[in-house]
This record gives sequence, C-alpha cells and structure tokens, in this order.
Amino acid sequence: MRPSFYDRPVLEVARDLVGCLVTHGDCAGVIVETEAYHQSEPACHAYVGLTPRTRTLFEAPGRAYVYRSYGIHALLNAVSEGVGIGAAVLIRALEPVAGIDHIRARRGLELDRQLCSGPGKLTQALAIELHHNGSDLLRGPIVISGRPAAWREVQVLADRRIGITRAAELPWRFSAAGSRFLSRPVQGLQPALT
DNA sequence: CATGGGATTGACT
DNA sequence: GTCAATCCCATGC
Repeated sequence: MRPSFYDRPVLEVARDLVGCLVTHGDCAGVIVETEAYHQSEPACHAYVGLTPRTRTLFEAPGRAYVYRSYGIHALLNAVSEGVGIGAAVLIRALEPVAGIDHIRARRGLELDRQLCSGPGKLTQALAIELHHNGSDLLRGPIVISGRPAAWREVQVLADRRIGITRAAELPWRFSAAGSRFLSRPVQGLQPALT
C-alpha cells in the first residue's frame, strides 16, 4: 500500500480498504467490512478536538489508531486524510486467510465465520493490542496490503454504521457484497459510490 | 478528584 | 429480546 492511499477523503479510503489484506505475524485476513469516521461528525472521537486520546487520529495517515472499547476490546482503525485532520477507518470484520489454527486458539472457537466477524473479535484473533496505537500500517508490525487478485473486482455496498447513537443516519459502513464473514448483514443494499 | 459514557461481545431469558 | 463486564479518558466541580 502506498502512503498516498490514506491521504484521501476517509469515505474513499474506507470503501477501497474492503478486499485488502491485514497481516500480523503469521495471521492474516481480508477486510470485508469497514466504517468511516471524520472529525466533522459527532460519532468520531476526533469530534472533540485534539486530546491525549485522539492524538493519533490527527497524525500522519497510514498509522494505526487502536483504542479500548467498553473497557474490554481493542478496536483497530487506519488513520486517513492529512496531518491535522482527525479521520480514520474502523476495521470491522475480516475473512481469515492465514494462521487460522492460531486464530482459533486465540478466539476459543472453531467456526471460521465467527472468528473475525466484529471489530473486537478480529483484534483478539490477530493479537492486536493498545500498544499498537500509533504504529505504521505500511511498515508493521501490523501491515495492510492491497487486494489479492481474487478480490480485485469486489463489489462494495454502503450502509448505516453500527453501534453508535450520534450521526447514526450516515451511510458510512462499507462491506463486501455477499460476504459470509460480516459482523451483521447489510440492510441498505446500496452500491458504494465510486 | 469523581463521575459517566461508550465505534462490543457473549451469556442468558 | 435483555444485560453485565470493565477501563480509558473527557468532562466538570
């Protein structure tokens, strides 16, 4: 992935990350679901401005923003847009493609469809922790790389974001059409604008 | 310094 | 469908 990939409007980055590969150590999965967040809307952590918590969101695009959700789960985001603009793409679900036995052991589950079908599940599956906050997604240890050949032409659907109360009407969730590995089914069935 | 609210998940009725 | 677990940190006194 080139650095310029993330230095674009966060909606485009979120759409284009569907089908890309996330790798950490010997485990990897194809991104099948994302959500976009931007400082201009109140569901985004960066809405409150620059604070210790949101610092990473305003730094260089292509970094990982990892934070703790509900005191329990670590959630992985890809920082997007330019320095000084708070925006990121939440990685919400993966189709596991490598290190599946390792992933099953971490998750305590067997069924492939449930291993990475949620933002907290996939961080547990790939051993992504809070200390990865601020790390470089181009250089590692967590690496996001371009779409494998079989995913080059993936159809992406847009839908409403999940689990938020503010700005809930925005169609900023993106998912791979027909994927069985989503956190929840698509409701809107709207093709993402290109 | 005290309080309260989550970009969730899994267990349970 | 309901609900608790659990912790970082923004906010307000």
